[in-house]
This record gives sequence, C-alpha cells and structure tokens, in this order.
Amino acid sequence: MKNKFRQHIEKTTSLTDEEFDFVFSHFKRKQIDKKQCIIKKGKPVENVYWVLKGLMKASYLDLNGKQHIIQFAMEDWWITDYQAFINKEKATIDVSCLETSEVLVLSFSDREKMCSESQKMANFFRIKSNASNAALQKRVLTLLSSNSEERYNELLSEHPKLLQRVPKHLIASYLGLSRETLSRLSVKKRIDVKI
Amino acid sequence: MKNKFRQHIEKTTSLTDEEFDFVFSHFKRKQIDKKQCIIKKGKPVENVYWVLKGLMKASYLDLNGKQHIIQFAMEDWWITDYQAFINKEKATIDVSCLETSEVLVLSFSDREKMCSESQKMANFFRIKSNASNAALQKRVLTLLSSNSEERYNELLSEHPKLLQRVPKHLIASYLGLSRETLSRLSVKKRIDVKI
DNA sequence: TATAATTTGTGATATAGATCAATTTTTGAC
DNA sequence: GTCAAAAATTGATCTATATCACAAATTATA
Repeated sequence: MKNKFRQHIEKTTSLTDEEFDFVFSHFKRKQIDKKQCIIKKGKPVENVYWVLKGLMKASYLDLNGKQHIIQFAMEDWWITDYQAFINKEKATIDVSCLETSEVLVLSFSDREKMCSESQKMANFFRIKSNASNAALQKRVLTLLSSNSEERYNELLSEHPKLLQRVPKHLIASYLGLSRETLSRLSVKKRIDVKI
Repeated sequence: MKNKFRQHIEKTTSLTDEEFDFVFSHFKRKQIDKKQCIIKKGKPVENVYWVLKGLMKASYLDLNGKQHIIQFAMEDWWITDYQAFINKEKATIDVSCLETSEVLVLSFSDREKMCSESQKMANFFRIKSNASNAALQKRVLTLLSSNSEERYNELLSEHPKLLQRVPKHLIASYLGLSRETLSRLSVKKRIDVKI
C-alpha cells in the first residue's frame, strides 16, 4: 500500500526514501464503509482524501432535492470539498462512499506543514492542482458545447470503468442529464453497435 | 504598476523587497491591442498572462463554428490555455483582447525556475491554482444545477462590472445560452425591476 | 429463498431554451 | 457627422431533453 502511494507521488515528483517517509508520516489510513459519509454539508472540512481502494462521490443537493455529482474518485484520485477545505469554510457538498473504500487522510495543517517544509511536495500539490484545473476547464467546455450524446460518449471513452462501477442515475447526474435520457442513450448505443 | 502587481502577490504571500525584485525580474510588460490574439489554437503556449489593465477572453470555437467562452480576465486576473501551457501542448483555445490591455507576461520556464528557487512563489501559485479550482468547481455546479435565469443572476451579482464591459452575446456564450435568451432575460429583469 | 429496495427501461407529454428571420439600436471608422 | 459594421431586440417556430407514470429487472437483506 505504502508502495502504491509512493508510485502515485513519484509519477510527478521523485523522492528519496527519507523524503517519502517524511511525507507518508503525515497521512492516516482509514477504512470507509459503503454509503458512509466522510464530508457532510455544513460541517467543517478538515481533510483531503486519497483513494487507495474503492470509489467515492462528491455531490450537491440542490434546493429541489435533486442531486448533482461534482466528482467521482476511484483508485489513485484525490477528493474533498476544495472550496471549504482551502478556505476553512463549512462544506457545501457531501462526499460519500459508493463502494467500501480504503483511503489515506491528510489534514489541512499537515498539508500546509508538509508544503512549507518540502519544496518537492509544494510542487507536487501545485502540479496536481494545475492538472485538476485543466480537467475542470475541459469539463466546463464540454458542458457548454456538447449535447447529451456527446457528453455520454466522451465519458464512455475516457472512463469506461466508471460506467461499470457507478449506478447509471449517478452518471446521468454527473453529465447533467436525466436518468431517462441516459438510459435511452445507452440503449441507442447498444443498438447502434449491433447494426 | 510595479506596486499594483506587488499588492496582487502580497494578497497571498508577503515578500521582502529583494524577493519581490527577484520575482518581478521574471516578467515582461506588454501592451496588447483590442482584438489582438495572444494565444492561437494550434500554436504553442509559451506564457501565462497577468492583466494589469484591460479585458481579455479565452474562447473555444466548436465544430459548428460556435464560440464558447471559457474565461474572461479583467484587471488582476491570470489567463492562458492552462491545459496547453502546463503540458507543453498546442493550444486548443484562443485568448484575445476585448479592450486594449496591458499585461505582465511570464514564460513557463521562468515560472518553473521561480517556483524551484522560491518556496514562497511555489506556494503562491499553488494557492492561486487551488482557488481557481474551487471557482471552476462552482461553475460546473452552476452549469449542472441552475437554469438560464439563475446563471444570469449569479453572474450579475458576482461580476456586475463584466456585464457592462463585455458584449452581451459573449456573456451569453460564457453562460451557455443563446444571445436571444440572454436578451429576453435582461429585458425581463428591467421590467421586473420597474414593477 | 423470499421480500423489499434500488436501479433501469420505455412510452406519452410538457417545456425551456434554441433557432430562424427580420428590425432596431449602438458603436466605430473615416 | 455619415456610413458601415456590430450588437441587441423581438416574434414565430422548433427541438432536445425534462418530467411523469408505470413496468421490468437487478441487487440487497431478513
């Protein structure tokens, strides 16, 4: 496990054994049951989570009681309510578990401490954040410029695994369309393939 | 001008005079004419820009020739094609000037150099990037959960200046709706206010 | 393994917002 | 100040996708 996490970090920044031990000492390992909530709307957001195993979702419940999916997180992904985490505000979204998961937990203060003591880790998080920015910008663009079928196909080709692991109504919610529309798209896809 | 930029940096990270001079030495000042393009689709993206004065837009032209606005940048904002800038890829979007502008230009290599030599600046860019992430996540959420009127009102209350400086069809494009719909919304607003 | 709960599929209908087309207003260039 | 270009408005349609209602299938649980 330690090794898997090290690989994740070293994809971006190479570390000596001592450096990695220093980094790793800031994390706590945690098991989270299916359906369990690790971030609750209105509560403080102490931590950011790295998913070692399992699947989580970040979601927002709007005034009409409709759920919107901001983000999924599978193995190797980070998840939290960034807005709240960074600004020490109360959560505006929920983060919960879709499959029983194992995560590494990092608190805000430990993260800041790590970044101020380690140039490399400051860079690691900067680069991660930059990448996340690029991805979010792309998502905005997709929401602005693509119709439901295009959005579905994009997700299908970029994260086919996700479509298998996540209930379809949550996928629909992530793509910004109704479950009925998504259902019709996936049926259409199956027929398209047969012909 | 130098002072205005220093204030911008020091909102996030305080610097000594020497530190600031070191930082500032990496930037070049540049004047950009209205309608001029500083990033062109298909071309390399060398720089990130900080707007000292003026107004710029980042936009994407889709396959049907429809323009989508990814970002505006007024005074004090940063702008570039992040995806391309970070990954040294060719631009997928255009960045151009809506008003004659003055910007500070920072190249990728100077930015990396600065970050590796200055812990503080690495932190500055990390924090900026985090904030941008939170904002983008909020925009995604708005696109997922709000109708045209709600999106218009949100922009109106958060960036009233923008509505005055930018042609409405570009605002429409930023919000993901047609110029006709936006026009009807603003008319409605005016009537709503009168009553 | 039975029963409940969750998820998915499908037809009928409604609607927000797009598109089309024409006009008016504003802005910019000479 | 005049003329051309760009932007905004307005009405009449059209359409993609939401919503509603119910049925079928799958998955979890007692």
